[in-house]
Amino acid sequence: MQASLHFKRQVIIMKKEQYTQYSFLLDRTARRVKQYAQTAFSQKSFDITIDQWSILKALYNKDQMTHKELAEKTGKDQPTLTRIVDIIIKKELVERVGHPADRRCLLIQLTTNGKKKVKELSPEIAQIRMKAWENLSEEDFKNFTRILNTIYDNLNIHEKQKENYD
Amino acid sequence: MQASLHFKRQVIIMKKEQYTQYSFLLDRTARRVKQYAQTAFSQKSFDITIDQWSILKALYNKDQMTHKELAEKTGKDQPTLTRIVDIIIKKELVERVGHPADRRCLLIQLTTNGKKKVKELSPEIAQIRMKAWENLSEEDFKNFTRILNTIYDNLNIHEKQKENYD
DNA sequence: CAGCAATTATTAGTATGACAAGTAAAATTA
DNA sequence: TAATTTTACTTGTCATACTAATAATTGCTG
Repeated sequence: MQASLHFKRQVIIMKKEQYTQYSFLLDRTARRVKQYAQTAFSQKSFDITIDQWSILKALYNKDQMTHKELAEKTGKDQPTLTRIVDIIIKKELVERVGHPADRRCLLIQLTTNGKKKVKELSPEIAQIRMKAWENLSEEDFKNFTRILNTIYDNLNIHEKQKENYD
Repeated sequence: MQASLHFKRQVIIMKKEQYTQYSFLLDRTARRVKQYAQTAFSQKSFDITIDQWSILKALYNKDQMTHKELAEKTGKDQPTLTRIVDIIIKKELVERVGHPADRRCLLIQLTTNGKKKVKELSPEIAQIRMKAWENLSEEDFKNFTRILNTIYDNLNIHEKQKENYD
């Protein structure tokens, strides 16, 4: 009986340690995916980073967005977004425009140059991104998406907002 | 026939775009997991970051490791590791010792203080880490691990080394 | 409408991540 | 054994992530 309890506790501890392993795996894989794409970007002299690209791409489907909208869309926080936008403004790919109704807001939009870049690079980048997902089935993608979303929701900082919905 | 081909191409394009979505989800989730733990660390005044913790934890199971070993174990590159070690040395949690046989190497080991910290925080941190993995089944963990490893291997930069094994 | 609270964006500070270049020591080889 | 290559670590630079603090503006409320 004692031994059995002891064993059970051991299993629980091992289980807990395993969760740390999952976090490690997740982090490692995300970094590798990013790094792989970034290396390809550099080799092909796209002169742009993954994160800068995600901003351009988001703008391409929407014409104009405020910092806040862009941050939400691309999953970045506002300070990070401000800096990335600064960089791609220097590269003359986007421009800031005042918001007509709210002087606090700034609208970001692609320049002609920026639009051209998105159009040109889109297919190549889609190709690069695909590499990560070889040897996986439709079923895998479904599960993967569900699991990632579950994790995300488990840690949802704004959960209380959800509760207000009902 | 034309229409069918057109439709097929559309599907392929949508498929490619979806891969970018997976990358986004992966990145976003990994950041959230890290951020959640970091916030908990701060609230509990652990006075340490996730990445610093992973170094301490690795050392706890091994007594001494060189920078190189530590970097591999924790999945960090050497410059990053050097900097993290610098920080936790300042915090007096680890110390650098010369390698007896190879003067290029430096061995890192926990101080008494560091060992105490690991022992004290381990259970609390395991608890924090668990939160992310709620609402998931054993089957999910198995799939998740397999999928992450598949992705990692798909992008393995050192693949050629594998080929040398046979 | 005056004062206060909330919102939007920026700036500053710290930490991590990736890559390139540099230094010192060991291992290899001619 | 001298010269070359490899290995281990460090430093520098740029980009991103997150927090906190600040400035400007808007919206709300008494």
